[in-house]
Amino acid sequence: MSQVRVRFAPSPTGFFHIGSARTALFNWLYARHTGGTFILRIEDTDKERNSEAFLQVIYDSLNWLGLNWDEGPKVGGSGGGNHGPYRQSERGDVYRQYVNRLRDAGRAYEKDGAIWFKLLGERYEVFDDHRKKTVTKVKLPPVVIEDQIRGRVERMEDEDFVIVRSDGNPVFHLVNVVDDIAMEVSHIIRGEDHLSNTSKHVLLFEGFGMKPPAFAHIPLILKQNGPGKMSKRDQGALIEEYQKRGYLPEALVNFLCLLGWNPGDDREKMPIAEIVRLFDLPGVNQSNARFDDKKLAHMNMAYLLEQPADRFVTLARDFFQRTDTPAARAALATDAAFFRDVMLLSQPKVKGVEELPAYTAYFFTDDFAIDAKVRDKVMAKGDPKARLAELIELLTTADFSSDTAVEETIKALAAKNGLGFGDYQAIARLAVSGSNVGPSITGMFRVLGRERVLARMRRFAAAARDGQP
RNA sequence: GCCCUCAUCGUCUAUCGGUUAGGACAGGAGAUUCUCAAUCUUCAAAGCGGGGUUCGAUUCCCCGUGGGGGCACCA
Repeated sequence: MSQVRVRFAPSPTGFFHIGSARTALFNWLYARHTGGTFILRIEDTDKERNSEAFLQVIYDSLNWLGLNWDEGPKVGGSGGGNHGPYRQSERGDVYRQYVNRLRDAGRAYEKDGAIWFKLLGERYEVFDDHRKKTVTKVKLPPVVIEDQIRGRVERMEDEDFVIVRSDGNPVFHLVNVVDDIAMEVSHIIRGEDHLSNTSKHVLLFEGFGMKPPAFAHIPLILKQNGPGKMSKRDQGALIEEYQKRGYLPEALVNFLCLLGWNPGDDREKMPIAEIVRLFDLPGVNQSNARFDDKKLAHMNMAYLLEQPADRFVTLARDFFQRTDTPAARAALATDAAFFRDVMLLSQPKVKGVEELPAYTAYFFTDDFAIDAKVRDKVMAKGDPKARLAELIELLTTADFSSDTAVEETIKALAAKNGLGFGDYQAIARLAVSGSNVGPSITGMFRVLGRERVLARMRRFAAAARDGQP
């Protein structure tokens, strides 16, 4: 069996979005599954719409997702190979050579300053109502595409088409096919939106005297709300957005794998190595999938929960550093060990690292807001002022070294007064954090330490005595 | 308008002619916990319509309908 060679061929004309990422991912998975080669080719022939900044976005996104390429532009550990150059803007000579081959074979001609690919068959003129002009059609049998995912597809191709524009630039169809031939691509895995181009490509392959590679057209990702496929402008479409929001790339990758593919059983959250082992083209779905940010968020949380402490803290710190808010700055200004303790205390409680700055804000400043609704509710129940006074007295001498020590202390106090832990919890939390949500109160005390806890409680008690805290 | 393509809970999907149509996300209820989450239990939720083929169709075929994509000297 010949070597599998697949390629991902983005054009740096916009941002790198979910759909592109999944196409890249499926190519990468197939290469890794078969032990083949994953090629990154940059389709930057359209000079108007390309930029170096966009190119960098592609590299960054692929790297972040962990989709390393074996051949292509050299970036970090990826790239290299002897089928280059891998940027189409540097392959002008190759295209000219191939166009000449077509001319020599009588399959290309010039008209209106452009070069056209010539279809072989009987010609006739017909008025095209849709385009409102007379066009020359060519009679030839339908082009047959044997697609690895969709089976046999037939498409009619009945007009010559431009392969080099009058300004001298080769068009997409030509460069795509030429590069796939020159780079010895064995399988073309791309979005279904290209299916209608494929007949042109098959004809071109044959025009060059080549057998077309295998095709696999994967279903599209539809936007979450409203009609149509997901595009750059849609909410949640951009990979860099997830990167910025502190999503775990392995969670996004896992989620993306499940959009159009599944292992054949009920498993969803799986290590990438297992997905690589099981992935195959015939297992890919044929129908389009709608993007679901809730499921992505859930997947991210599941991965986040199981992160080792060091990685979680690093992830959190990176996110805080990118977040330019007073709360984030205050957090970073504190002692690294304290920051770490706060983050680890919060790890099991948040759905994403993006929640962390707001969720942990009161740890890093004494100047936190008291939630009025929570305050009214807590102050209305039982005798919170008395409970608070008891706590202040007790905690002055209590052991703060561990969660269990704090817990035992408060439980003992509650038992002594014939009350429950809960009778102290709400008021303590309110006084120390201003809220009714947060990590365990015992962990919160341990991390904040006696001085801070007592200071906040005394301040709250004083305010409550004078009126409203 | 023409061409191609797809069709199971709201969403992602399993089923490859015989199942109480399964799982996950989201939603409801309950349990647990010091709050909030998480977790566990549980409920509700689907074969687009019409014809065939077959002893039997979600599954195979045809026709509708609906969704999606494409019809450039864009990629």
